[in-house]
Amino acid sequence: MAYRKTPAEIRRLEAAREHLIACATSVVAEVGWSQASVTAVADSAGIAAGSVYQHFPSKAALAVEVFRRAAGREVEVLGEVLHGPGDPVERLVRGVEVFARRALENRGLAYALLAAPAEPAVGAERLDFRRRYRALWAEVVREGMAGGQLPAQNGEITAAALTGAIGEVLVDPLGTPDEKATGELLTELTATALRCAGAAPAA
Amino acid sequence: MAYRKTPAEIRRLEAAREHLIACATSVVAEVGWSQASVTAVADSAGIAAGSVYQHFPSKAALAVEVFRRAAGREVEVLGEVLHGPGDPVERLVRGVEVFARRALENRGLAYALLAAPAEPAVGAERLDFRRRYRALWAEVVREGMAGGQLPAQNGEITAAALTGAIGEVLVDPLGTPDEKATGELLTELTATALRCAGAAPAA
DNA sequence: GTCTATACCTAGATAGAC
DNA sequence: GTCTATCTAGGTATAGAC
Repeated sequence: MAYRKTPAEIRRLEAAREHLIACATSVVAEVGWSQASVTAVADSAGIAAGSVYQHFPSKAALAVEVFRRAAGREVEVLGEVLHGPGDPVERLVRGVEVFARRALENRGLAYALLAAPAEPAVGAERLDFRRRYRALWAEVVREGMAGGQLPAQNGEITAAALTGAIGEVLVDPLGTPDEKATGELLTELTATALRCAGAAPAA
Repeated sequence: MAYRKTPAEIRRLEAAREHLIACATSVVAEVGWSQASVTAVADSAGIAAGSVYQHFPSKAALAVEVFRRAAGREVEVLGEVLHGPGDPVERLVRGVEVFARRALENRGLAYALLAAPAEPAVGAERLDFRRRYRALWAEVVREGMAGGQLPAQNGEITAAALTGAIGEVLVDPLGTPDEKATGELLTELTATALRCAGAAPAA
């Protein structure tokens, strides 16, 4: 037994950990937090249940890591769009499209992030996640107000409405998400978002 | 042992059952579904855990009954307001106020109905509940479009945005809900709802 | 280091005493 | 009919073999 781990060992361990997180994410997206037992996750990763504890001190720690990774990606992507080029209203529209499209493409994960029953530790992360999301929307709304593209309003509530509307569409799995319906949905959703923020409908 | 239960016996049993439901509702509103164990509910009702099973075949059955009662009341109240007198836009505003005010007055229960982690049986009820809520909003929006007070739009999505916005405000318990803040919140919320439905801001 | 087997805990449900 | 005590299942976490 060497005093230090060799670089190869470290890489291998890190890879195993990443693999475990990826598999756990898939399981959560498919069956939800409540059904994602340590056994189910370990099976999915091809390891024994006990081996999970080589990488995480508890199930809750693994769940939180899974949530943070997935939520962080979403916030990052939305942030890039909303901080990108274009006037605030254009960015708002693109943001709604990106948010909704990503969610529709991976409904299971979106549901897990936004709404699925979860243990308290994950619930706390979710509150933070929703707060960050709302902060991003609110920021764009404020810019729009400052630039005169949007009327005076409470950006936080507009942000909540945007998050809520998209989430609500996802929670109820109505019918098959075919291409045409998705397109119409996005059109209507962006129109609603624009009205919600008080932008001219034909923007 | 009589062949039939006496009327007095029936009344007493019914009363005990109602009391149990009422206590369970309080417990759920206070600590959420996940913490509302059979023991906790029974304690709250002043009976033994085992006695719960004299009234309900399972914990899930009790939980579903609690949910249905509370959700039914909310849908009924909102329905009365939205089907009441006045033009569609006026009713929409009153509906938002009623929905939000009731939710803010009993945040625990509102959270339990809208978002709190719950077992699958309750989750299924919740989907139905949200669907009924959305149907009510959508109906008013359709009336507004038919009467020319509202522009053409997808009423379902507007309905989702309304439900989502109010729910979002509740999920995040920001600060103390004092009277002044509540008033401002309601003003902003109705303004957002009107914009969302495309009504003239000063309605 | 990873697996197997198991200990342990929580919470729902039941049976028999009173 | 209600309570006390108990049974059982499911799932987290650990200990020791390989």
